[in-house]
Parts: sequence; C-alpha cells; structure tokens
Amino acid sequence: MLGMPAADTALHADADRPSRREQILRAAAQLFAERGARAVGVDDVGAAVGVTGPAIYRHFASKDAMLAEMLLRISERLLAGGTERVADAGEDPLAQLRTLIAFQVDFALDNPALITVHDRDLGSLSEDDAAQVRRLQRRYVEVWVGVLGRLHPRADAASSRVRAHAVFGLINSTPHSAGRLPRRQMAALLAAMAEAAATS
Amino acid sequence: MLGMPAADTALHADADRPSRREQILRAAAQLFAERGARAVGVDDVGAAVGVTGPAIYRHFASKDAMLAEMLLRISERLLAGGTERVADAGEDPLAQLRTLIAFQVDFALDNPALITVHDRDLGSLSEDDAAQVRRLQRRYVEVWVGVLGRLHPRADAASSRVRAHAVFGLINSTPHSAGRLPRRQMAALLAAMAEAAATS
DNA sequence: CTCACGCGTGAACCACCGTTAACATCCTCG
DNA sequence: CGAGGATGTTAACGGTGGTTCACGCGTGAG
Repeated sequence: MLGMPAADTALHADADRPSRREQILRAAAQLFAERGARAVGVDDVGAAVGVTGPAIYRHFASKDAMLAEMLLRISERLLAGGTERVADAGEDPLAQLRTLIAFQVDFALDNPALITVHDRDLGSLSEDDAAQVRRLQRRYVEVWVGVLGRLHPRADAASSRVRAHAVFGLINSTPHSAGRLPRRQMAALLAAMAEAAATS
Repeated sequence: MLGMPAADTALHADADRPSRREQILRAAAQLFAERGARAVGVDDVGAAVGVTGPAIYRHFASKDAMLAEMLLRISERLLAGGTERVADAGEDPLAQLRTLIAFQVDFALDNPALITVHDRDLGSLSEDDAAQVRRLQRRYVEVWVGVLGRLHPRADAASSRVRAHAVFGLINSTPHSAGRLPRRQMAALLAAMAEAAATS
C-alpha cells in the first residue's frame, strides 16, 4: 500500500499524458473486449504498451486486480454520471428519462470495449470484487427503475426493472453495430428507439 | 467420421430420453453460460452429467468442437425459425415483425443460457467455425433487416441493421432479468417494447 | 558522488487443463 | 458362449500462462 503511487487510483481520467498505469488499463480494456479477459495473456497486455509481461506487476497486484479496477471504474462512472444527470434534470420524469438515455448512449458509443468487458467478464472476478461491482450496478439500475417507475405509475417495480435491463440491452448493442452509421445518426436512432421502448 | 453415431447430429431435440451426447451439450451450455466457456473445465462438464472428464472425448472430438456444435445449432435454429415465421406471416411487414419478435422473445425466454453463450464465447472458436457461425448470424440479421426495411421504406439498410441489433439487444436482455416476472408478463412486456422500438 | 528507488528484463517455477494412452465393463450379435 | 464395439476410468504427458526472483539501469535527493 505504501509503495503504491498515491494518485491515479482516483477516478479522473488523466487525458493528456496518461501514466503507465493508465496506458495499461486502456490497452487491457481493448484486448479484453476483443478476445475476452481469460484469453488475453499478461504478455499480450505488456506488448500492447511496449513492455514485457511481468512489468505489469510493477503497477498491479495481479491480472485479476487489473480487471477488478477496470470494472469498478466503469460501474462507478455510470452510477455517478447517472445520478448526476437525473439530479440536474428537474422534476419531469420524461426529461429525466431523456437525459439518462442520452448519457447511456454517449457512454456506449464512446466506450464499446468497456461495455463488452463489463457484462462478459464479470464472472472471472473474485467473489468479493464481483459483489462490489454488482452493488454498484444495482444502484445504477435503481436510478433507472426510479425514473421508469415515475413514468409508469401503475407498473410494479419488477416490471420497471425488466424494462431497465431491456433498455440497457438495446443501447449496449453498440459493440455489435459499431461504425455502421455516423455517430450523430447512430446516437439519434438509439435514443429514439430507447425512448420509444421505455415509454411504451 | 465413421465411428460417430449417425443420428443426434441432426437438429431435432430428442426431448424425451436425451442421449449422453445431448446431456453433455445441455450441461455444457448451462455451465458455459454461468462461468464462460474458457473458465469451465472438461472435468466440470463431465461431473455435471455424472461422468469423469475424459469420457467427453467418446462423444466429442474436443472441447472446442462441443462449443462449435452448440453455437452452430443455435444459429441454425434461429435462422430456420426466423425465415419460416416470416414466410408464414403473409405480406404485411408489421405482421412479419410481430411474428419475428414473438419468435425471438420465446427463444430468449426458453434458452437464456444459449443466448448468453451465443454472443460471449464466439471469440473462443476456431477461425473456421467462427466464420460459419457468423455467416448464419448474418443471414438471420438479414431476415430482420428485410422486414425492417419494408417497414421503414425511407430508411437505408445500415439504419435497419443497427435497428435489428438494437432489438436483439433489447430482447436478449433476458439473462439479466430472468425470473423477475412470470413468463407471460415478461413475454408481453418485451414484445411491446421491441415493437415500439422497431417501429419508432 | 552515491544511495535509494521506480521501472524493466529474462529466466525459472508451478498449477492448471486439454488431451491421449492403457486398461476395464457391459451389452449385443453371430 | 465368445468377439467386438461403445462407453468409462485412472494415470500420465505437455503446453500455456500467471507469478516470483534476481538482477540492471537511470534519475533525483542528500
């Protein structure tokens, strides 16, 4: 814990000159998305940033720790962004829904790789880490469930939860249809479909 | 090829008294869905049907061959079912869409495990097998694209393809929200959402 | 200057797992 | 009844891949 670099564990992205740690996480996310976390070797990740495999261990305790941090960050970003958007959207449930949809669409279009890893490789996490990720996911889902519940006052919570997962599935289809349309068009289409599905 | 049992390679499901081969495929599908194909050992699959690991090789050439057959079957069932439904639905694009949606919803509710494996473990297939599966998938998508194109005559094929993937994502969210609602209610909700999204 | 420490390297270790080999069992059919 | 094939079992092999080790090299502080 004391030998570990103090910054960079935080959430901020460090866009301009990413530290080695960040480079590794980014490269790993890309590789994990393409082949699946278990199919990617430590050497592959190293090679992707111009370093040998074992060098990874100067920055992460283990390969699993890498994956864990990756998934935790994603979940945290989604939860934080989602709650913030809803809070800023006023009282109107439809306005809240629209901003949530726009947020999720942007995220999915910006990070198709993270989307892929997020729901494919949760299983290859330690039980503790997996539980923590699931807690964050659950809270994010609950944000959606709240909005959907206010939008459909006669529906029960279970229906709203199913609805939320269905909308996620719709929006998170981006990895399957990436690059087929210019981004603006893609975003508009997905948002329209998501809204239609959510309000049906 | 000659030593291989002649029947059972076919598509029919053999519901009543499944052969060992079928038992293995079913159990493997379940395990693969839960943990991911690479995380499941041959011994695990064997144990799930009351047999040791190497016994698998009396029925399959390799673990990869198991996965390949599994994915090929799924893709074939979807393509065959989809084309058949559309052919039986007459000329009305909306009627065609409704029957396609009903078909996909039924499949997704009946086989959440297969759905999961289908788009998570394609990557761990040999290049040849993966290509074959992708060809089938593509043809199934084209069935949807045709219907969606007739439904939105002013839209280009790329939009329809994105739309198709989005609807798949919506319906195939069943593994994430399994058992939260009674099946009838679940089917009705998903179908309504899918139709709203597809016709928006 | 030099000492410590951050960052990397190549080699070795070790566990896991797919696969094969060699040997039993049982059921069927001539 | 006896031969053969389908089906299993246990033991062993071999590759892959995560992790550790011992060591090298630069750089900034005392």
